[in-house]
This record gives sequence, structure tokens and C-alpha cells, in this order.
Amino acid sequence: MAVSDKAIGTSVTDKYDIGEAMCPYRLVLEHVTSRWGVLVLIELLERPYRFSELRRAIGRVSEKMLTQTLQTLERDGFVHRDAKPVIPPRVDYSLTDLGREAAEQVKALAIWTSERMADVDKSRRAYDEARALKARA
Amino acid sequence: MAVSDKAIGTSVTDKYDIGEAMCPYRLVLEHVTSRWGVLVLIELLERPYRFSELRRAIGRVSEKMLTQTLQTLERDGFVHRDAKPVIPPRVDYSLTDLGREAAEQVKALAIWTSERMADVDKSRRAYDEARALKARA
DNA sequence: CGGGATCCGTAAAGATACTG
DNA sequence: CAGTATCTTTACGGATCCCG
Repeated sequence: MAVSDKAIGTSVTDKYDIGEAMCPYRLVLEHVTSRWGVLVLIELLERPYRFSELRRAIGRVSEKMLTQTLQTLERDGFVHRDAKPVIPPRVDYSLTDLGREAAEQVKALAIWTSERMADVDKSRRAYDEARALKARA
Repeated sequence: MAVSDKAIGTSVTDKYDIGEAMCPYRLVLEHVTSRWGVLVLIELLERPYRFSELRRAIGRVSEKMLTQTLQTLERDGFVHRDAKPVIPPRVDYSLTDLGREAAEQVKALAIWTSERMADVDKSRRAYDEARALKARA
């Protein structure tokens, strides 16, 4: 184990019956929408990256989490890992066709979200203010 | 606190500079793509739900997590909460316009993912098999 | 019925040191 | 350089009890 988490075990359920039990596709969805998964996919949408290069580009990600994220995405077939047997080691990461499709959707969601931040902030302030009033009861 | 997690603190960064530091929109993205957030949004895309009704529809979600998820989504302005002051209490949840936009994107991603599960499974088997070979070294 | 508050176990996240 | 191994810390998520 190590890479696969507790991902195995579930398997069937044909159609996408949103909700109800833990359907396997939900795990994949969590992989691509995970904290670092999102950033990795979006970054790789630009061009291939080497490990450390990707680490710097994302910033604030530990080696462990980046490794783990990349392995998960590679296993799911979203990321291609190209390790050259040279010294010092050189490993390039890039998106597969499948990964590119995923990355584009994720990026669209990310962009939509950042565009709507003003609305969200406004809503939050209203919410917090309403709460503050109630607190003075 | 209670609802906002550690959500506050960050605030600026104008453009969506993917990566680099913890930009605030990333938190929103995590809210809508969270384990229960995804399911709540997709369920509510169909019609409004009452609390317990939603709980049954999703299945396998604790009251605590559903409450927490709904509050977060309400605060962000994705979900509208309509509490009628009757006994027994009745609370209806529905999507706001903003929430509907988010839900549609999330659902699209969910559907795409479930449609690609065959590719993902195939990739996983290949990956695991390759690993199994190396393990016998 | 729809939560709020609290406690608790587990499992991820993070930092660090080590290796081919 | 690109990881792996190990340890510590954090927070997620569930169970329980209570209240309007």
C-alpha cells in the first residue's frame, strides 16, 4: 500500500448514483479536487515540470504531499511520470490526455470561484454580521 | 468561530494567481469540492430539501458534518437556509443563484469523473501491476 | 425536528533526516 | 535531484448528550 489509500474495496455501482454509499468515482473526484491535486493539475496544464520545479511553482507544499499527490494522480492515469536514469536523477511530470480533460474542468471551476470571490466575501460579511447581532442577545 | 474554520486571515491577492501562497479562493474551492459539499450541492440541484430529508438522501453523513457543510455553504452564499419558527422546527435548504452555478460545474465534473472510471480503473491496474513486478526484485 | 456543544479516535498534513 | 522513512502535530469526522 502507501499510494492507494483505502481506495480499494468498493467496485460496482454502474450508473453515477450521486450520493448513497461510497461510490468509487467519488475517490477519484477527491483526488483531482484535493488541495494539492488542484494546483498540480492546473500547473501542469501550462507545461511539463520537474519535481522541484513544480514544488517551487506551487509553493508551500511539502515534498511528502507533492510526492503523494503525484503518485495518486499517476495511478489514476492523469499524470505521466518520465524518470530518466541519469545522475543526478531527472523526473518530468506531464498530463496525460485524460489528465488534461480533468485539469481543464478543474481550472474552469477554480477560475469561476476566483471570479465570484467578491460575491462570496459579501455573503460572508452579511452572515457574520447577522451572527454577531444574535450573539449580543 | 465554529463555522469559519481557519478561513479568515487571508484576504488580498487580486488576480487568480494559481499556486503561490494560500489565496482565499482556494478555501471556497475546498468548500464546494469537499466530501459532503459536492453531494449537498448536487442533491440540492434537484430541489429544496429539509435537513433530515437531505441527510437520508445523501446517506452515511453524520448530523454534525451535514450541519457543518450546510453552514459553510450558507456562509459562502451558495445555500439558502429557510427556518420556519414552528414546532416541531422545519428548515428548508435550497441553492442560491450563485450556488446553482457552482453546483452545475461540480456536477459536470462528477459526471465526467464517473464516465471516465473505466479508464481510471484500467490505469490503476496497470500501475499496480507494474509495482507488483518491481516488488519481486 | 434541527441543530449546538463536547469528547475522542483516527488519519491526513507537515517537518525533518536519510538514501540511491 | 527525487524521492523514502519516520515522527509529530493537526483537524476531520463520528458518537453522544442536550436544548428550543
